[in-house]
Amino acid sequence: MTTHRPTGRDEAAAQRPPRGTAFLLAQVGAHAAARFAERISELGLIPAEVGILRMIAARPGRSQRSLAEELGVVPSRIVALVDRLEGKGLLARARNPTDRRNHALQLTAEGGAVMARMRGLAAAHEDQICAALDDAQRAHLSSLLAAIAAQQGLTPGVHPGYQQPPPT
Amino acid sequence: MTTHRPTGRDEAAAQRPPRGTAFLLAQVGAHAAARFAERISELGLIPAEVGILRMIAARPGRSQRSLAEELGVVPSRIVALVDRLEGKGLLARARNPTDRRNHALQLTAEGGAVMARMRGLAAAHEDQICAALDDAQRAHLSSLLAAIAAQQGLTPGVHPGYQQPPPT
DNA sequence: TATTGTTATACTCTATAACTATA
DNA sequence: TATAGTTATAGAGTATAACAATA
Repeated sequence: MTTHRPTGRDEAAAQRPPRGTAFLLAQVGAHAAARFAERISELGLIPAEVGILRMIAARPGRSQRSLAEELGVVPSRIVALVDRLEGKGLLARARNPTDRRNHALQLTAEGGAVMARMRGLAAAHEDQICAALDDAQRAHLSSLLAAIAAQQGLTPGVHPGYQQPPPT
Repeated sequence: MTTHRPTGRDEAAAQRPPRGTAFLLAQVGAHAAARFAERISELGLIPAEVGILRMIAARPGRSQRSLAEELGVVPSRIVALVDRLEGKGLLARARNPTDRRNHALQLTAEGGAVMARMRGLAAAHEDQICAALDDAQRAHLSSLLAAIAAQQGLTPGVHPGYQQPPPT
């Protein structure tokens, strides 16, 4: 615990954390993202690729356009990511017989295997990042973060890479 | 709160948050960073520039090399950032009389004024990001994050942009 | 020789916009 | 005419490495 501090006169100032909570969030979040990127590099993947694979695993057969919309990015960006993943043999663009304009994206067997390995890495990552906290603290942290995420309108499971800021 | 959920038989599975804590950290952290970037764009600044200005304000006269080391980036990257800030009139490269190889970086008056405005924006940002939490919850979140940051060896006040991962 | 800063260069990521094919 | 996907292109950001000035 780091909450006990001398509660003297300058209490208001002492209570104020040296850097704001929002800064800490950004700092620790970026660190977590960087460590995760490091871990999955052993699979030859970058975080965006893992995100795509995860979304397809969750809903097989979805189109590239639907990925672009959910991620809030432009369709041409999906093309590059899907190209690479297809090149690695992790997913396949299947033709949709009823509407041949779009691609029904599917994980290959190898893609499924990679996802299984990825889940192991993610669990280890979680443990490494939260090493300072016991189980109750982790649960508490999760609920606080979930409350912020919900209030801020974040889509569960979607990392806001550095999306285009809404035009001013 | 989002912690109450049907506690039935698959309890172990149900207790496990839908996405891990580390993912939530990265997600909320990236969101906070993006909202901050949006806010300071009204000052014509990007987050990296604010970071440089803040470090110089905290210790005037420091060299570009010391910034590069503390941030964990390559010196040539500092050149570009300092170039832009100097071009905007927010900081000055003063010659160090005792060792003319390095620059003693100083904020200009205008740079100081911009930093004052920035602090106002940061406070508003903090409030907006933490809107879902009351004061006690914010303090608790801060202490949990600070514990993680300390255990992970993060330098206080230094955002790990996306630094070069340590060579494997 | 070592150090500080700079420049030149190449590479990656990403958005924009024009294009193809289907509907 | 509208939609899914693709390609071509350009811009920003960043690391590498060679270089100049100073110690």
